[in-house]
Amino acid sequence: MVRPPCCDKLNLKRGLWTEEEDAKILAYVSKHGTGNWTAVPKKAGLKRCGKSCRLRWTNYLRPDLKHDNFTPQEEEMIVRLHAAIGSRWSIIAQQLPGRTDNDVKNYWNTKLRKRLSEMGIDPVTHRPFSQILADYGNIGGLRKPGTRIGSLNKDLKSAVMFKSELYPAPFQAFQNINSQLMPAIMATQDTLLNYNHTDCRSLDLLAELQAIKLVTEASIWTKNKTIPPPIIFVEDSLPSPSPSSSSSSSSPTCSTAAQEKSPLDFSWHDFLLDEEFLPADPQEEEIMAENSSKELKSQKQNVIPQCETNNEAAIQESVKATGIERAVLSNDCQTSSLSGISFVEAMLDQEPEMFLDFPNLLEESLYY
DNA sequence: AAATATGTCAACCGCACGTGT
DNA sequence: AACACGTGCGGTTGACATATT
Repeated sequence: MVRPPCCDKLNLKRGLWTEEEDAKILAYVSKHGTGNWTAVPKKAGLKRCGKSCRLRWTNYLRPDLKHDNFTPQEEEMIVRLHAAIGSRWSIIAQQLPGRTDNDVKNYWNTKLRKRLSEMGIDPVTHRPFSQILADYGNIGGLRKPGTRIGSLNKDLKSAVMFKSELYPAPFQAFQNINSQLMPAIMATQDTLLNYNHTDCRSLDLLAELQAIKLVTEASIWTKNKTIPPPIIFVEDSLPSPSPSSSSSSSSPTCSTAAQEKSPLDFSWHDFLLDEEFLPADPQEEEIMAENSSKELKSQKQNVIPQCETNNEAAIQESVKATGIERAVLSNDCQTSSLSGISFVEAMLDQEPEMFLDFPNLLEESLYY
């Protein structure tokens, strides 16, 4: 059943709101409160649809909204949560008092996304472009056109054009996504396996919860300068690489391989795979993927089995119950900066070398 | 100064979901 | 069970502002 756009009915007004219209909404809400928005236009004397009225109120007129710029703390929160749960703007906005999902979404799309790209971090996966390219290269073209690697190319171009020294002080907020936090985020993404934020929305909210927890813990490790425990998730189910192999792959072991070195002394070559790391054939790769999925599934069941019936509600409850919400919001999470050069900076330094060696990585046509 | 490109953000669209009948 | 309705969400659009050529 396809409903026509509500504003098409009765020639209702669309577009920008006037002060007069705003005043009518405000007067109505102050008198009757919110709710039953379909009745609001009639009662408030507006030629708008109820949906439009609700949107205007929630995104602009609500008295508790902030209209000033996002703070570095808010920026960091958005980036961290996006890394953990993707574009779940309403959930992210709930962690930022006075901000709407529309605010957060717009800010991400216009500012944060671009900044991450320029830092050499893929804003979708929150992993360094270099590593994604390394993974892609080793997969050997198994991915279909139109997958992430396609849009990644555009982000890559902006990243290559970027010069880190041009960045002013406000950018320092992102330094907090440093060489300790980054591996946790990477591992989180690996754990989620083939999770796709846009077309697998219903999949695996529990994994997201796990991801939030992981990101939170990562920042605490950073603050306390303690060594994070080994990341267990999926890697146990994967075939072990040969002992002689010290390089990385698309598995979580790949993510941790580079961490074992200081951010100062790794090479982007570390993010390319040895051939011996690859599955012998596509069949083997399928088996690996299947095993990984099973492992992840069983882990999810161990975490909160009762959540299968209502994942969305369950994740909200679990977040509250486990105190993750508080942990993410706490100041503890805002002190994750490390002294010295970050992983990302080090990666950026080596980016030109990578593209000199592989100029074809910049060719759009390669992926389409 | 004019034309064009780019950035920003309010608003819209379509879909999914919950609830009541 | 089927349907209508209200609401929430995320993606996208388009008007406007600003920067660049």
